Amino acid sequence: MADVNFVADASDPEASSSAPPIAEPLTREAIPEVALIELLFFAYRDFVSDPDAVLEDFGFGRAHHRVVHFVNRNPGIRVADLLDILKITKQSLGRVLKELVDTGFVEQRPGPVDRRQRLLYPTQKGRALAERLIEPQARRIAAALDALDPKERAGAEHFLRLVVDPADRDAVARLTAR
Amino acid sequence: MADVNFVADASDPEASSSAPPIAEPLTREAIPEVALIELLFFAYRDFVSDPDAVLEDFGFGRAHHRVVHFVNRNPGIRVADLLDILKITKQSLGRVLKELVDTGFVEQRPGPVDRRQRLLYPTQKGRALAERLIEPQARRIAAALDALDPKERAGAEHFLRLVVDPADRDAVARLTAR
DNA sequence: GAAATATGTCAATATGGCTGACGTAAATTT
DNA sequence: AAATTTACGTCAGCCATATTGACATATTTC
Repeated sequence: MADVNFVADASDPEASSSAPPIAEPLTREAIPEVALIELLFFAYRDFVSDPDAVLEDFGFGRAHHRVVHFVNRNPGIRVADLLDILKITKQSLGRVLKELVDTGFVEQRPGPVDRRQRLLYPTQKGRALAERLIEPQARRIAAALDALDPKERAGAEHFLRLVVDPADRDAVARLTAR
Repeated sequence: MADVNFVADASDPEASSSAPPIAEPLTREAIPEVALIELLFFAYRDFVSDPDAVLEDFGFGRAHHRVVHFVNRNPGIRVADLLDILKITKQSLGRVLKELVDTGFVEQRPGPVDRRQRLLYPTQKGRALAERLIEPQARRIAAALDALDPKERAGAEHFLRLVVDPADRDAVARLTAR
């Protein structure tokens, strides 16, 4: 006689009392892209954690990092353009930007031609912070590129550009060109 | 006579009253890796926004997405292993997981050999949700891969694997193998 | 039997997003 | 010149997701 008790069995969870859960994994047989989907998650997860130690020293978070980075990459950027890069609301940006201005990492200047604008510039302090934040990330990326041949490197860059929304690709190309 | 007023000048912000901000951008002359750093940001930004519409229909957030995804990819996963993938604390996972269990997307079963464990399985509902969430992402990745030749595709995958922390690469390789 | 392990839970807190409403100054349109 | 639009800021409240720290429980291991 078979075991009448409900003995749990990892290979056969349907044997238990209630409605059967699923034991078979979603695999790349069904979704061939799943490995790259997860690699993007894992790569990004580790990549963004690099600057955390530096940020903690300054009492800043990852939102501050993003603002400091793009202001340093685009001195004189308009608030609206920064919002478009980050894809957040002005209220969300507001707090973070105010802190960076108050602590002297970012400076605001009225636009010379359109004085409604408040153009954002890094201070010397802000530039130094941006350089400290990018350093571990650059090291990580450089180490990865070192292991690739030129064709593979081109593939990596090309792939990432194609993952970006088509509507934003030109803007991204311009931002990353300098 | 030169203009004695403080006329702002985008090309020369030092001309203004206070300490000079920096007008020169951080460029890839100084940091060659900066384009790839930003591409990782832009690609991830758009990539994770794909499932948002679906999530909203269910009243879930991105944290739920991550849990549903990895439980479907690894039915019977231990809580500790899921935490290791997500790199968050058990308290953070707790609420999200509880909601998914309460609403019938994930099921917990005691480990058959070690009954302290609560192994996580997707329900039929959970599997269906995972498939709906991955669909737009798979489409995006497939479209990108379509435009690459095999060597470039290998480069993209290889690059992402190398961006992962060395200590986690084996685990990531195992997770993405099936 | 004691210790270690796997997990859960309670509580407080921080961060970073959001919506909506309203205000102000400057530029543009009529 | 008045009206409208634009660029930006701010106030207020809310939500999602993360954190640390402490403690509880069941189970396994030594």
